[in-house]
Amino acid sequence: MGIPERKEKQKLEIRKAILDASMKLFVEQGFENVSMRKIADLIEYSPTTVYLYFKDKNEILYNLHEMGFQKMAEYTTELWTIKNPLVRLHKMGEYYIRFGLENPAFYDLMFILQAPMEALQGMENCEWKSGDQALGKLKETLQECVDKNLIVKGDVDAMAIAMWSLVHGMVSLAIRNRFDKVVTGNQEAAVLMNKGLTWYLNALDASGNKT
Amino acid sequence: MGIPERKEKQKLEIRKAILDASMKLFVEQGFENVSMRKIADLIEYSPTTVYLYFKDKNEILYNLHEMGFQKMAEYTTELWTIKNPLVRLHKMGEYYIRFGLENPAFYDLMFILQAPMEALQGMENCEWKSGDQALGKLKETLQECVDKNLIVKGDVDAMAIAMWSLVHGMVSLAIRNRFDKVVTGNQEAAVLMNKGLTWYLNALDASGNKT
DNA sequence: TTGGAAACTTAACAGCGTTAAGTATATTTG
DNA sequence: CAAATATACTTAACGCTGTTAAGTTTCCAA
Repeated sequence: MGIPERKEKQKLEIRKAILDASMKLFVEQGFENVSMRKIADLIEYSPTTVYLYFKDKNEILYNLHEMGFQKMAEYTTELWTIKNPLVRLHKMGEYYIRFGLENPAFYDLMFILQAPMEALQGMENCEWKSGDQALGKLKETLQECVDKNLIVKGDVDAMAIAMWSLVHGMVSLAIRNRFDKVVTGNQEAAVLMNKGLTWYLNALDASGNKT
Repeated sequence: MGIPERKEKQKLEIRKAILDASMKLFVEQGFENVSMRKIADLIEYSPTTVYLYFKDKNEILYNLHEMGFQKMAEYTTELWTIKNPLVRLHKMGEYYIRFGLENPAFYDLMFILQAPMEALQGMENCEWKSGDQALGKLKETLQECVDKNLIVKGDVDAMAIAMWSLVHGMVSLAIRNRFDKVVTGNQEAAVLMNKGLTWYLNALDASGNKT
């Protein structure tokens, strides 16, 4: 029977159409314009039809958040060619910040908004795979740095949390406009962030080249 | 003429009633239940009356955000008795994290949500006074650390951004549930955060006591 | 051809922030 | 004191939001 297969395929096509429409709205009109009705308009179905393919809006946003991680991966591909783990760590931070500042809407979805995490509850396999994977890469690099005595030692889990928090803090404060009125005069926020990152990593440097 | 004065006083009283009601909703029912209609219900006026005392909802949220800073000040009072700036810096971080984790709704309003910053635009004196002041204290402490050769030197503005971002990153990732599925097993997130902070500050220590 | 399942729509609920227009209630003026 | 004006407040509505229940159309198999 080839008919159930074709049916299944069509179902997937509509699912894809919904996600494409969501993405289009998200990219072209911003997060606040991604609504069930607007998605339905774009795919030329009634609003309630969307609910036959996705449990709720959170599930759609979860999928967009996954696409954000894909986009992020584009920023970080060349990292894995870097041999020196400390240099890689530094670049990791730089690229993370760059991704966040250049894709604030995606960043929001990935690391700030509750929606994708709420979708994660209420899923059978409710691990945060994307986040886990990214953090894993960070931990690996940190472990390498520790193994090669390149940085001050510590609990790798705690180090990873700190490192991630540092760059996430920078990006999230920036895109939520907490630096606007506060970062003094002539220095651009992005410059200051990278300076801060450099200072931090320099301090971590176990070789003791403190300037 | 004492009548205009009494009028003025009444106006302020209603303003206060609105803010009290907002706060009540905020504290007892959470941010998502602070709505113009519910505020109006509580003060027993019609929803539109609220607009005679506040330009819009953002302006109300701005005021709540200010109260958040007051509450935060309660957590940090004893900091200013600490003589050693490096110890003070460490405690600053700890108290910041503690405040954030114990008051996630306030923290949201103060450092994550756009609403208060949008209210700030559209004000005559559109400085972010509270944020500026808090960051100022951090910079002072960092400057003291630098002056006394307690930490690795650097651009104080960049150092402040980094330090703030570290703790903000931790709190915001935690309260937006990014640690839930990712922070491994038995170690509690809060413990890991403080470990991370300690590791960070230990690395900054200029005395070279790297463990 | 008919019965039933699957796909889709209509209508509605209950909420949201906000505005325009209308109605009371004071206060000031003639 | 009465009329005019200014102030305070309300009613009704607009245009959204996510979501559900019930009804309709379309398709496929017996």
